[in-house]
Amino acid sequence: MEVYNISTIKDVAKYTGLSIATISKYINGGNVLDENKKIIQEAIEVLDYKRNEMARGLKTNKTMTIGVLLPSLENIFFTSIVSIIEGILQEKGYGTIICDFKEDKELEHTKLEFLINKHVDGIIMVSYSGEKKHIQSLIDKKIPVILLDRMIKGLDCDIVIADNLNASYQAVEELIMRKHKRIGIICGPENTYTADERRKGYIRVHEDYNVDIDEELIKNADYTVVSGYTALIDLWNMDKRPSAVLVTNYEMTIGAIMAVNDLNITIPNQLSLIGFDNIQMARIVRPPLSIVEQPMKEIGETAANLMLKRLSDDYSDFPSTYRLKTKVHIKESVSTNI
Amino acid sequence: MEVYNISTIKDVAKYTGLSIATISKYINGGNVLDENKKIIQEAIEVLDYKRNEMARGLKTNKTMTIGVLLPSLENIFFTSIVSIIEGILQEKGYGTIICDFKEDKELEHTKLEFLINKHVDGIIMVSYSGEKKHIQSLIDKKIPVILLDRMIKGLDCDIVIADNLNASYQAVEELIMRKHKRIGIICGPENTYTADERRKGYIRVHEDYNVDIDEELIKNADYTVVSGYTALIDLWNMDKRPSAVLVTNYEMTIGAIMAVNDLNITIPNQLSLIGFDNIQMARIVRPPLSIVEQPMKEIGETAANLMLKRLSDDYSDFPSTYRLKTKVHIKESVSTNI
DNA sequence: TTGTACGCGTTATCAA
DNA sequence: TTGATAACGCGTACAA
Repeated sequence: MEVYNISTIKDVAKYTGLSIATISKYINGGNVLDENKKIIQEAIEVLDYKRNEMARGLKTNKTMTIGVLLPSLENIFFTSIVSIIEGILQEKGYGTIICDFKEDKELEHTKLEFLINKHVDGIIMVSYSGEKKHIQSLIDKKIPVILLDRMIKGLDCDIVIADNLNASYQAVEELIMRKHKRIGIICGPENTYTADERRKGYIRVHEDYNVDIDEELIKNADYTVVSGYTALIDLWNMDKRPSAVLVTNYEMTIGAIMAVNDLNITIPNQLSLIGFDNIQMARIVRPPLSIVEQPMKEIGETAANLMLKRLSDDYSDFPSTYRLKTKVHIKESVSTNI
Repeated sequence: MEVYNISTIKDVAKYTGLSIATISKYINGGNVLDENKKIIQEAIEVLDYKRNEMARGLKTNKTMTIGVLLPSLENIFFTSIVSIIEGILQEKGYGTIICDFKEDKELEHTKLEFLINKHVDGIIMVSYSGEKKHIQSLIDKKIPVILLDRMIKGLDCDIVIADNLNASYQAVEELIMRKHKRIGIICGPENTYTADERRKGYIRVHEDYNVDIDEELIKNADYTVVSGYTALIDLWNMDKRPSAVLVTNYEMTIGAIMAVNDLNITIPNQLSLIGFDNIQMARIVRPPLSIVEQPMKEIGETAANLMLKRLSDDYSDFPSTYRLKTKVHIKESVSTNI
């Protein structure tokens, strides 16, 4: 097996008879004689010269890589967002180191540390731990950090999130407009940003429409499939069961559907159901499931562009909060209450 | 906003009164006096010293990053694998730069180039283009490449794949054992490795059990939702329709289920159905869907460990092919043919 | 055991 | 416009 060498500026200099400095200038778009430009270009192609990002980084103190830290790579919500982010950053020459912390707050810290050690130029992350300390120290070091999906209170940091409050507000509003009076909601854990917001939306829309709230109809689950399953069963077993239920994340929606199947509940006659997040899923269950869709594309684009702005040292609007609108798709799983 | 400096070995040297070389030795596990070890450790903690991977890479010619190139980040099959890979490599100090080429063969090349420019130490990739040239040049440069999911003919390269042939063999075998004689299969595009293998399995099991093959029952779709949808409708509209159908990837399975819903086909009474890949999906459709599960965890582990082996310059078994076993989960969507 | 000194490939300064 | 040269932070002979 033949082993080829990787060529450097030095090699290009030798090939062309010019100095290293001139080659560097050419590469970085400086003034070089046209005839020299030509021969340098030729040399670069012949020698297959590739700039050594490490050496460059050593000088410029930039790695041209952005760290992305996610709770899970097996969650389509996050991977869709990261796919968008990666595409935009890559166009600008940035690589993305993607880590997941497997929804483990300890690991979140470890991986953040890992990214810092890699000297990434910026970090886009979803934090579960909500720890301010490390993130603040990054901001202090002028390393841009953009938070996704979850707010951290008391931290001045750029953030891009979905409008969680109005997401549940609008979903429940659709139900209220269809004459539902007893509407169940399966929420995430208390003191979790997204869950708290979605709970608030539920409460606010009830107030705005003057519909009484039965606290029993608000189930605090924990964003897992199993918890969604048991929560729906609990709601169904109430003396005065709800006529409609909103499930507020993807995993719990799966669980809720499984419960509906096991209990042989007829949707939407016996129960109207609205799920969360995964449009594709909505298409295969029967009847088609109504869904609250989060604007993953916009979240990704906004985060990536904001990162690029910070990287170009534009902090004019720091810290920014982008709260992007969700969309409710009402399908046959929702009926008008009689 | 206070801006902190990042400290270097030099700073540690100053703090301790020792030389840079000694500090470096300590960091890399050389012989240092116990009392010096102590003070160096103290300095490292106080100054929050982090090794500069760029400077290190410049010397060692290693970036400690592995490139992962995937067709799509929105495909749970790939992201599950990459999640495993990332976890294992990260434990060994390697970062992973993850790129997706959005199932576009042009982009595949661009992104591969991008990773090479980043001087990654190795590349794990799923190739759609099947282009040998670039991959071969990497291997020639002693940059380890591990192929996932799809074989490239005529290329000596490490590869980790699922046993696609026996995946469909076993799924169809389950159907044959349940007395099905007319079994439809919805395949991926011709000249695509995974699709060709799955088609072969279908044919071989028919031969082994002496069941005649009706070529009309073999539908070549293109791995998309829509193609799965129309393929199932085509099968259903045949004069002699099949009593069972195997769908050979996730997207087409979604499409097939949508078609089943639209056509009001009763599963499994009117048609037995086996899908592919996504276990979670199988749990929410009714009746529960039988599924061929690919060993994503094993694929990821195998690929990551093989990469680590190559990185440690162990080429003893090069090139290796790992063909990992799939598993068929038979659920209520399959009945015995009468 | 510790320190001196050089080089890795690049960028940037300044003089020619 | 070009070139010589000094950094950047680290690893490593080789010398002490």
